[in-house]
Amino acid sequence: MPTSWSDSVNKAPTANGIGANSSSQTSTYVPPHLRNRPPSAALASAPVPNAGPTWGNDSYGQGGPAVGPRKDRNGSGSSWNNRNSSWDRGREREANPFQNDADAEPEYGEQESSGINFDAYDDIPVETSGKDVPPPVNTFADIDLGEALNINIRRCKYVKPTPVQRYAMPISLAGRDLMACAQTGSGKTAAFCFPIISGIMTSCQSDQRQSRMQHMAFPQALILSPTRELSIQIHQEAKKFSYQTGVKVVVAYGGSPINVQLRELERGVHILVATPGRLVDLLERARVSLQKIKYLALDEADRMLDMGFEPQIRRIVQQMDMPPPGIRQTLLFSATFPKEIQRLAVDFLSSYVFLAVGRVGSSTDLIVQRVEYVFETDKRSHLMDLLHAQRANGIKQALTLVFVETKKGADSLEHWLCINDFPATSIHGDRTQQEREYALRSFKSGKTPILVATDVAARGLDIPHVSHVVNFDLPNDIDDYVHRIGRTGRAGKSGLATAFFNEKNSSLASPLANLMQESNQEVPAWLSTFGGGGRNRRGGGSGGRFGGRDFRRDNAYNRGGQDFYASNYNTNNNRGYGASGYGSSTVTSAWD
DNA sequence: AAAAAAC
Repeated sequence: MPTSWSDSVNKAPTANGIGANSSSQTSTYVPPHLRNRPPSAALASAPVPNAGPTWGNDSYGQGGPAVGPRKDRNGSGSSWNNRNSSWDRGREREANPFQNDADAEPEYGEQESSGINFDAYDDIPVETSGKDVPPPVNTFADIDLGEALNINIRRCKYVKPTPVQRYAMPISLAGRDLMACAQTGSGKTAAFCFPIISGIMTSCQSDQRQSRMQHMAFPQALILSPTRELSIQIHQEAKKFSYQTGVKVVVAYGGSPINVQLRELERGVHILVATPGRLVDLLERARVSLQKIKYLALDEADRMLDMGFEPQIRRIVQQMDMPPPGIRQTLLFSATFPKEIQRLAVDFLSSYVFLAVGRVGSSTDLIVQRVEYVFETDKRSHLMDLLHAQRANGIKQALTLVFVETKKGADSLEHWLCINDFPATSIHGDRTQQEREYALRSFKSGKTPILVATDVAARGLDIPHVSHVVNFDLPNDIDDYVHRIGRTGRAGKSGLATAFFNEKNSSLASPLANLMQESNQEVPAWLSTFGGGGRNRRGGGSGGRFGGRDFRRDNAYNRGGQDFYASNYNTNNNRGYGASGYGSSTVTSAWD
């Protein structure tokens, strides 16, 4: 029985074959946060287990020239490389987003280079449903994204599309609406950014003139996310993808000076990344119009449509000047997608494709999950024990993310840790935006290797090297738990998630036990003595706890009403749906 | 009840 943090971590990973059994000539999965590193520096210093030709290999895909002569999609002789319009203005002073990547991340040593065996993806369970679903591609070269974008893909060291990209990109490029369940760590942002950028590049000449209305911006794509930091992260990614394509990406979020954002918007914007509140503000000031929107993407879509956000989203999407579904293209991405949220989402979609992409040995298999019974009053000393054990093991740069329920609780725990000689910082909604961003940087850099956070940090944030997530206070919703623990165990690395459980969490007992069981975790016997009373909104339904199932396939949905979905309905199950039954509650995963 | 999200 593992008694310490390091015991757990050491025995956990690789059992499922991920990262092991490399076949040397195949591609290696390159996790997002490693993709921009120079091929030589960090990697040459350490042995590379899956030493295939992929690291530092400039070609991508499964062969064929990376960037070939490209046919002009418009049929006209012109291309977006023509220098004749405002399209090109400002390209010279566009900062190189790839430049500082090497400095941005400190060295983390050998384990850095361990990759995930991409072969594991061959068995990935994928479900698509909807009418006439475009087939997946195998390489970036299989689709025509445009030369400038292809160059950036290479700069990002993306060798081969991840599963979600393989499926989502052709669907998006075909102009279809999409509801996709996918994991952030596997290239979700790119999956919706590439087709959007490509589409904007293709249409740019015809739609060139920025409006005559000087102070109104007319973005062609809108990407919404539930937190400021996630919007910032998406913006950073999107800027890399669109570098020197002429496609301008602007981010707008609250808590920082609006004038800066207004100025950016005035300089032209094709893709606007935003949080809902600030966007509403901009719309009310008539500084942004949505009438030119061709693409709408909701990241963490289930969060965006839950009770807290739904009114704002409806206002933005349905009550301003945005083109309706069928005219614009709508892309919804999330990991967890409860049926009731899927039902709401229908209002925003037109004849959409549903896509669920899992991967072999889902994230939760890489994460050792532990539940410990801890009285409310003992939580601090128990946390202290864990941290001391961690420190005793001398693990450098082991970042620990501690989730608490309330903002006040975050402040006081941070303070308590600091006075007890554990450098900690915190992030929550009562802190200033400056403080929030500083805290995140300080944590990422290892300067304060403990971050106490509310749910503001639960979703989407890609923080490399988080090796331990502590649910100091458990969330009420099992989905939130899944998102929280998904901050660790990323990129094929081991991770540990420790939960402090007591009577207050009774309602989570059974969904938590189920999730852990599905993830092949040891479930403590005492856990089943709780629960009973707790209702899990997904408990009775079919398909296990994972939201990755098209709710249109539920009989209940069609019962009574007209069976609008039955005809032309097609579902396409690719592998992994054997006797174990993907939809029959054996599925686990830390869909992110 | 809490958290997030505009000024």
